[in-house]
Amino acid sequence: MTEETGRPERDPEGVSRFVEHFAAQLVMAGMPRMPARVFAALLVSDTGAGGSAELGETLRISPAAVSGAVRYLDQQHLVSREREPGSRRERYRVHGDQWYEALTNREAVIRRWQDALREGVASVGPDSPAGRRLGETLAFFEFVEKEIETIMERWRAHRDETFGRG
Amino acid sequence: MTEETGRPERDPEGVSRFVEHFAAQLVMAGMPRMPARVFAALLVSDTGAGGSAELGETLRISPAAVSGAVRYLDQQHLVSREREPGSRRERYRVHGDQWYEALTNREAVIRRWQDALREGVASVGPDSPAGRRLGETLAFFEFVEKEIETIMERWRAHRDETFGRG
DNA sequence: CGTTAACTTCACAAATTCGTGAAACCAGCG
DNA sequence: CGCTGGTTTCACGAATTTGTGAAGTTAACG
Repeated sequence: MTEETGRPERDPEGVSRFVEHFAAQLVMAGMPRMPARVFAALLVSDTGAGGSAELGETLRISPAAVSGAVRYLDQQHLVSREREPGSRRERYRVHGDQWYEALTNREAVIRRWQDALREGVASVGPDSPAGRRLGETLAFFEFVEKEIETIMERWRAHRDETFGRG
Repeated sequence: MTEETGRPERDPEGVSRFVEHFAAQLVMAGMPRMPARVFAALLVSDTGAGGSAELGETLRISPAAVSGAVRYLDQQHLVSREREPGSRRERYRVHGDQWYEALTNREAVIRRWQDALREGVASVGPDSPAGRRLGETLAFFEFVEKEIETIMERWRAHRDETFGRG
């Protein structure tokens, strides 16, 4: 029997399975493979952060792959880079409990959908059948944009209640 | 000057621009190129439907490409196929004003995220820092899953008010 | 029952994407 | 001021994806 620590131990095999399964979800959501795996690996790390070497080893990928993945994640605002002063090691950190907010906060993305739809309405005419269909879709996006803000506020309240002073 | 019809005319060039721009958004959201273009083309058509030949011509793609695209869209429940009795022409139709509901109603998808996260919590232990982070993320997805239902109800009410008896 | 029109399937060629190894780069440290 | 460990950039080879042409399938018509 393994040593009892008073706290359940990490199950390396299970962790690895999680990384791959969670990464698969991210890939299905449109994220490239390597960034997805790196992000998942950071998520399960106790510190929520890790260096290039560490990530490369656990995922069995080259430093170059880690570098590329981190660049992507950085651009998506899903991780931040930290320079530990005194060491040339760099640390990549998941944005704590806010990364999923970033996922939903795709304000610029929604804006582009709306722009495209407005363009469509203009080019078919707002009173044509197609124009009405596009107009309604546009209204949907505008509605959702507002509602998402509301949801996030409600979530923060719910989170504070559940975790903040749990 | 072109003939006045009493209703603004379709601007073919503008329509084409819309198709490409809207398709680009879909591609960024993870949809393959051809399905995205076919879907956009159906969206701007006045009837909301079209045959393989018609789509192939306006998009300048082969019948095979249309076929593949439609198969994809059908699997995603974004279009339905209709057999016009009496003609061997098949019609593909966008699910009217409900396609974007399908986009957000990814119940099965959310479920898979949750499953992956539960697996992660189990393998690192719920009381570890990583376990707490994953647990909170899981709570977020559970929260969102419920909220989405609420949003869609509110949307339908809002839509009926705005369009239903506008 | 053969012909024909529309759609689908299949195999291949083209184009992208992906990850690696190797070289370049950068910042501490001696 | 040169060394050293760590990260990034670059170019290439591999693997996956994508769209096409051509053959195959199905169903309406004469």
